[in-house]
Amino acid sequence: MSARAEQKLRTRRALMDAALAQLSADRGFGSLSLREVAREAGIAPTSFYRHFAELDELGLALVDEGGVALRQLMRQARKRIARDGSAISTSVDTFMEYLGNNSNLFRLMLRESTGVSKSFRTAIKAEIDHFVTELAADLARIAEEQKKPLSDPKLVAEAMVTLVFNQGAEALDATPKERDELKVKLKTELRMVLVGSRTLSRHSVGK
Amino acid sequence: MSARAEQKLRTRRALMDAALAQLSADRGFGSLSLREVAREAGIAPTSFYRHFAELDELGLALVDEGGVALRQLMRQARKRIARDGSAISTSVDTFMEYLGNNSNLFRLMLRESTGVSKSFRTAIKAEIDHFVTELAADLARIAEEQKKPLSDPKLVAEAMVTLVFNQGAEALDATPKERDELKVKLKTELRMVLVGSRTLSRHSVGK
DNA sequence: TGTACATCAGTGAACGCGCGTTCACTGATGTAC
DNA sequence: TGTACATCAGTGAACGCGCGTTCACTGATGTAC
Repeated sequence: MSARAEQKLRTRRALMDAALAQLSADRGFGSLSLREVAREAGIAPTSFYRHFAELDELGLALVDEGGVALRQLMRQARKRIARDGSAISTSVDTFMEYLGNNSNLFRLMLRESTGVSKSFRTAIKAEIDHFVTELAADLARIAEEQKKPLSDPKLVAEAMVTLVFNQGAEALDATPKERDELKVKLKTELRMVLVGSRTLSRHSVGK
Repeated sequence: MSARAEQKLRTRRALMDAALAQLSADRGFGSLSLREVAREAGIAPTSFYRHFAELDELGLALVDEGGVALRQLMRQARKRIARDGSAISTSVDTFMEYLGNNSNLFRLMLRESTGVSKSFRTAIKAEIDHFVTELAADLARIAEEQKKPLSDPKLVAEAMVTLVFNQGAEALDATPKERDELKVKLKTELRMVLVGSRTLSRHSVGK
């Protein structure tokens, strides 16, 4: 790659990092301005247009990165489960670890998934859907292996992801102590869903 | 009350209605401007200050109304459950009905509960907490009556409310057909949580 | 009931501000020969 | 390798815009006597 192209990528990265850096508990993506982001990235406002047609385009690039992080998280969780067992506990621990290491990226994903911009919602929903589908497959596989059938694994996965993401949103701004409590609560909630699904499955089989 | 005070209340209402009217799938509270709201309400921008010190104060007044709606919803659901039985199904139906009749109020509550403004988050969390506490008490009471003990009713209530509010957010912009599907899914999810909690309770008793 | 004064919701002009976007440009990097 | 030309990331001046907020005001409503 030419030196010019490399430099361009570096500036692009600086813009995305600048946007991420400004996201926080009190700043949503919607309150960012192109001028602010450019300023933080150290370029003139007009140069922004060399990289993105508008601010939202940069946001969608960040959502893509969030999707990558989610897939990486899932791979990591699977590896650890294979080693340690205890699927629920290990998954929650892995999730929380990722959350801590990519706070602002996850914050963007969590917030904009119910946010104001249609294109953001759509893009994030697609990432989460993919995540849910993978999780449902894992759940079905594990159920098979353990001969503990589940009723409607896709629905179970959806409920679990809803609970995980919501507690995730809480955890983002929690103290470490609160975060540990959230983890315990979340694990119990997930166990309820899982166990409940097994019980429902038994009932419908028994009919 | 004096005619002047009545008129003032009417203008205040017009401002709140104007703000609600501008909330939609594509407009969050954060994107409203004082001038727009005043324009929609038919008063001069400067008159806004006769009613609220800033736009957020109006928003918090709307959140209060949302809290009132939540409490009313709960009363209504209880009445219907006493008549029809089927707690989960009746509650979900009642919730969805309320959602339809107060779309923009619920939209505000759902969105700002994970939104950008600390004071909004705090105020909405307080309303939801109250709701969770009431629900937990109902769950505990019903469990008692039916001799089907629950493990950790507060946690069950929290999980349920998380699921209900998240599907609620989806339902807001769904077609009637999608909405019916969401209701079915939601009812199943809630049943999983409930049944799971009972099963966990049996296990810990059995130890 | 009438009068004199106080209250106060609503007003219109004016302000300074940061915003997104356009434009013609510069000069370093890349390319063709 | 050197030369002439093309590309293009980054620039700075300039624009018009809607915003929140201030201020001194108006005139209808309320109150005290």
